[in-house]
Amino acid sequence: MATSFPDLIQPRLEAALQATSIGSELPEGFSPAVDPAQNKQFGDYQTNAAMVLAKRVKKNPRELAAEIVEAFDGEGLTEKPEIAGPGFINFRLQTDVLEQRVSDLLADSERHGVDAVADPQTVVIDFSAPNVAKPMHVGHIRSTIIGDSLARIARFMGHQVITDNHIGDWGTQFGMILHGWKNELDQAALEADPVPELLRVYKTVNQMCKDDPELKETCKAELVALQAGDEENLEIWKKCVDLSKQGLQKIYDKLDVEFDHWLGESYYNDALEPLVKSLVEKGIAKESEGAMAVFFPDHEKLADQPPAIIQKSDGGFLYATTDLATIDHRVNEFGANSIWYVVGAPQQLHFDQVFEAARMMGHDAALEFVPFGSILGKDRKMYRTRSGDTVQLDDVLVESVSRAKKIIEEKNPELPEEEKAEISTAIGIGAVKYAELSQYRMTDYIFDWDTMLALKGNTAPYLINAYVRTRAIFRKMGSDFAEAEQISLTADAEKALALKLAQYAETVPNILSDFRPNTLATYIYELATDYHKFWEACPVLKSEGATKETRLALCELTGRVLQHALGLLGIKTVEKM
RNA sequence: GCGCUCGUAGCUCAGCUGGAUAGAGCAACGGACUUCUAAUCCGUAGGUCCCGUGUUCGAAUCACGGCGAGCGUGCCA
Repeated sequence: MATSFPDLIQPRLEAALQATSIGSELPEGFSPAVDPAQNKQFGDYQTNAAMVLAKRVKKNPRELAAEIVEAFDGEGLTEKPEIAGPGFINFRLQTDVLEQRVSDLLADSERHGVDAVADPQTVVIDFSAPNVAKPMHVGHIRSTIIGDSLARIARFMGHQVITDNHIGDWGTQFGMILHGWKNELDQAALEADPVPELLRVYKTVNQMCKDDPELKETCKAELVALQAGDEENLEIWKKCVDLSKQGLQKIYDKLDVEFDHWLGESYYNDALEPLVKSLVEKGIAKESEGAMAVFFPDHEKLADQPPAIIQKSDGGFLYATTDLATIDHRVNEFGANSIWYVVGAPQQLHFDQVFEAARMMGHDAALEFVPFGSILGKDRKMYRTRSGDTVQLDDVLVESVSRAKKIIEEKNPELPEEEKAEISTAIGIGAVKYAELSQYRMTDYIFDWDTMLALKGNTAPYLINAYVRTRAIFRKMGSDFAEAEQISLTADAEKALALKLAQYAETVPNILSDFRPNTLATYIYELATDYHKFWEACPVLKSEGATKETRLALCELTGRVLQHALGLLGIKTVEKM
């Protein structure tokens, strides 16, 4: 397994540091950072170690850099390093090292140079989590797509990943749904397409409740009956949940998203009362204004915030209670070392409180809140339809695929219908996902069809097109890539592409450090760009000998990495477009 | 009031642990197709990184204080 270039340079740099005049006074545990050069003119990699150290030992950074360069052994790895600017040390890889790396990558069609983590964790990822009896709207896009991508990446990195769809299948909305089911339901519509009918019923009752306080009480009574175990209501509830799950599954199928578990809120019903009891016994929770609450007097931030309420004065439980019971289950039954919550940023306080309460209960699993910003319309307000409704996720997907189809009809009308359908699905769904994942998750996202489905720039169609072009070469050639006996990098575009391919190994392991799939998106875009440049500058099939073998190898590797990296984002590639 | 997040080109956004002249795309303008898919590439233009102070050899990045926007703030999730 090949090691990334920074990991190869770093130990040699450390050895060089030891050999300098300050070798004996290096700070404990100091490890010099080796980063890709920002600008090609500076070489391939750089370190600022001389400047960092010069500060601590009060030496001139450039003089120290000179010592380091003198002591640095680049044998079989880099050219002699150069000093630049205030004391940067720039490294340039030897061409034959890069050539060897291309060969190594050709042999590594599973991992593409990326090492798995040394300490695999059992990670539960909590994402999507829609409410039952309400279709998913655009607000669920981010959680679903980001969560799925993180799951794919974590699995590839060697973690034991468990995905859990914590659906909202138990809550106050069921009061209205029960009443609606009994009084407003259109049986024929339900049989034809259950989910929209459930939504219609819910909306109708919700609207009626707004100006009818009496009805509101009726609904509440239905809810209480349900919670008390009323048989009729339980049966209706169960039916609603089943129908909704079927509807949700259709969307997940379109998105190619899978869950290992669907443990919704109702799954934890029986655990809530004992949990509260135990928290009270341990002195973690106490009675306050008629409710049971957890206070955080010793916590710097939470001390000034309201407490977390885990049982209402009427005896009912809240989502903080359920979330704590869920942590118990995930730790005790799934053996989770780590739980990631991909949930909107407004819930920051809630998770701060739940995590702190879990810590007080004795849990030491790493609990990570992975927040994201809102989806806005062009007017910078919550994205809604013209009539003011929330936009349904399925409508977005349908629209995106149909727009992609239209473009294919224009560009490539001679393709068979079946292929057109497959391509427009891949591009349409891919465009929605990529628009989401290419942006830093905390940035409020402005939903715009034209940006999302644009053919140029940092978009899914551009990236998929780069992949298609790698395949076009082999299709034209009439056979798949066989093997390359001799790799010989000469053109600048070849070297730049080879280096970028090698840097996949540096990019992927970093994504999870701050849960930023967008750093992978940036990499894919740069790779596609480097490939397109190579494509313009370096004819493949017309070249000969080692040059042809090398270029075919670069096409093959680019295709593999593009496909794999897009796969980590949950985006499919196609062979033609 | 308190807390969280954000503020970078006309527009949409990158820029993670401080590093060299702040980068892309879109839109604008100018070029390149008897060619392996032009769904591409090359070039031009575009900036008080919200403001101020501080730490540092070095700040879009860190600290503090402002300004502006969004969200959350005891019994919805």
